Amino acid sequence: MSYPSYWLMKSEPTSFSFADLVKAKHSTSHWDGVRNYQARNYMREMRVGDKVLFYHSNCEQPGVVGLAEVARTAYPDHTQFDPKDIHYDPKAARDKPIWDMVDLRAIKPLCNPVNLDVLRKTKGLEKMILLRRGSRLSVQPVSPPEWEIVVKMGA
DNA sequence: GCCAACGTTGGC
DNA sequence: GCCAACGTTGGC
Repeated sequence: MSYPSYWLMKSEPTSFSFADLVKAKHSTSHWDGVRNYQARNYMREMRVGDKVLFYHSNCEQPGVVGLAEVARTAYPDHTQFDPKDIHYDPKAARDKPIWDMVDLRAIKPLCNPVNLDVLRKTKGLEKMILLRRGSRLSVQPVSPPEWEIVVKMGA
């Protein structure tokens, strides 16, 4: 696979926003809570330095709001072991983790966040997984041209 | 292995 | 808050 790879990751800003990532120590945080196998498998493909479009979902202005990069490759998501955590998974065990997470580091916020309605209207982005009807995948690959287009529009 | 029921996502 | 679309669960 080519290097670096490009990805898009969704987060609800009320639970974890791009600003939260920027504010974190070293602007770096772990990406816990993914409980979908396809999304997990994509995270397992990530390498340090891979670029990420940070997407705000389920909010007033859904769209890509910032750029980030992978700071640590996949490792077990600790929240799966915690019965008090909302993402607890009783099927997981310490010696048999099911869910992984990666660490992300904020690169910079987009000067002009690229909202969903704009993404839909932009030539060259027709194939984006995000824009597929009914697509709910929270971690998804982005092609290099798609990355270029979105970053340019956000600059 | 089928599939109905249920829970979740996420735009609107 | 609504609801379409999708993923998961569990009975059979």
